[in-house]
Amino acid sequence: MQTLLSHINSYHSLNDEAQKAVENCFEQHVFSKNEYLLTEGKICRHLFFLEKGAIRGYYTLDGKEITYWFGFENDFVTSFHSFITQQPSVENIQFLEGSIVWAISKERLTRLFNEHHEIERLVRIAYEKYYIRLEERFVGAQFKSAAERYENLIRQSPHIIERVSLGHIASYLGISQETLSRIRSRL
Amino acid sequence: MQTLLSHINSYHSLNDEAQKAVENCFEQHVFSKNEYLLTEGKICRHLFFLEKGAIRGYYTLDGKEITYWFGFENDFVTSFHSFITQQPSVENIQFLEGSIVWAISKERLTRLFNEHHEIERLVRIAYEKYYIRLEERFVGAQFKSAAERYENLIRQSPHIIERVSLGHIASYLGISQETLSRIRSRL
DNA sequence: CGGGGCTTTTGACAATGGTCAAAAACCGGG
DNA sequence: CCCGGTTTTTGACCATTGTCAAAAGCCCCG
Repeated sequence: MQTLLSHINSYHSLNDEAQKAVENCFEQHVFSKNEYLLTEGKICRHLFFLEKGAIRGYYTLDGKEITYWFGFENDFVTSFHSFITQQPSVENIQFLEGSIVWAISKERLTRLFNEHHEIERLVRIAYEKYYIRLEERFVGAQFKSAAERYENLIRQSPHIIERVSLGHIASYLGISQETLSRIRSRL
Repeated sequence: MQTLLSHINSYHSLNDEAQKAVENCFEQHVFSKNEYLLTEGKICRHLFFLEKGAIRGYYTLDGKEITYWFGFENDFVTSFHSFITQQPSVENIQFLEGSIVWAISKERLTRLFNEHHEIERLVRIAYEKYYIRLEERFVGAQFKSAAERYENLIRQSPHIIERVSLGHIASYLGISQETLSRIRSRL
């Protein structure tokens, strides 16, 4: 829990009362490798904070798994689309390692927003950061070559490369595993 | 101004007091075709609401202009990255048609957030919608073919195709103008 | 109605990346 | 230390898209 609170405070520091409220709303869960946090078709009713471990979001296209995000220590994770709209998810969320997460339900989060303006502010600021990150990734996907995307990943997120298999990284970058292997051999 | 208020209320309806505050904070500006709202290197200090007209954001890469978003009636526009971080912008924002916009400075917006929890909520909800949209666009960019992206655009945003030149649409979709022309001739 | 400039199309060719299949390397458990 | 499964690499070939250059089309203005 301390990890969650200190991460939150790094975004926007909360007063004691709000911190207490946060503590009361998140529940800890432990998962082992390959377990699922969410599967396709289910509605995602929680927001999660990953205290320890690694996780990926993927969906299935033409029988292949397309991993399109990873989460690690100190990341908030959820199926954004499903959590926000409360529609069935198109994605699966699966642990890549044994992990510890803290969960809060959508109802409780909404209540927190009503009771603590500060917490809604925190989330608004978090959205800004996440939006900018996604924008950068979008520009990369649309306008950069496969090799450039891989080099960017090495530069910006070396931890991903160390902890995740090549096949997952390839689909994360939007390229085939074979092409990624060739790119690596050329470096 | 009525357009702005009713658009805002469609996200999350505001009480009278908050509406008054909004009215006092936005200023109207009129621009003609090809004028710039922001140029590369400048810090974007305002958020804009486009009441009427059309606008694009683009940046320059290898001497070519890459249009990566369009705005039309009822869109909020800004250089997100620059506005949020208050760093110099890498993008240019240019009007495609004569337009009417309403502007609010970052300082005033921050003040509104402090004084009206409701307005920060509205923005938080707006971010959610914008995030989901960007996510869809990202998935399209990374995992769909050029032809599929164009067909999606026709289906989801026919107004773009009607109001914007082929060259701009091509770079928006991340493909060359020639390829887009060929895709069209095959339909 | 006839340029002149901009936008769109067409053609030829090259480069990038995907697919399928097989070989090689790696890795954990017995 | 060896086996069996998984992950990664390599090879041959193909499809999609990009690039460069030129032609055609379109539209506004005088």
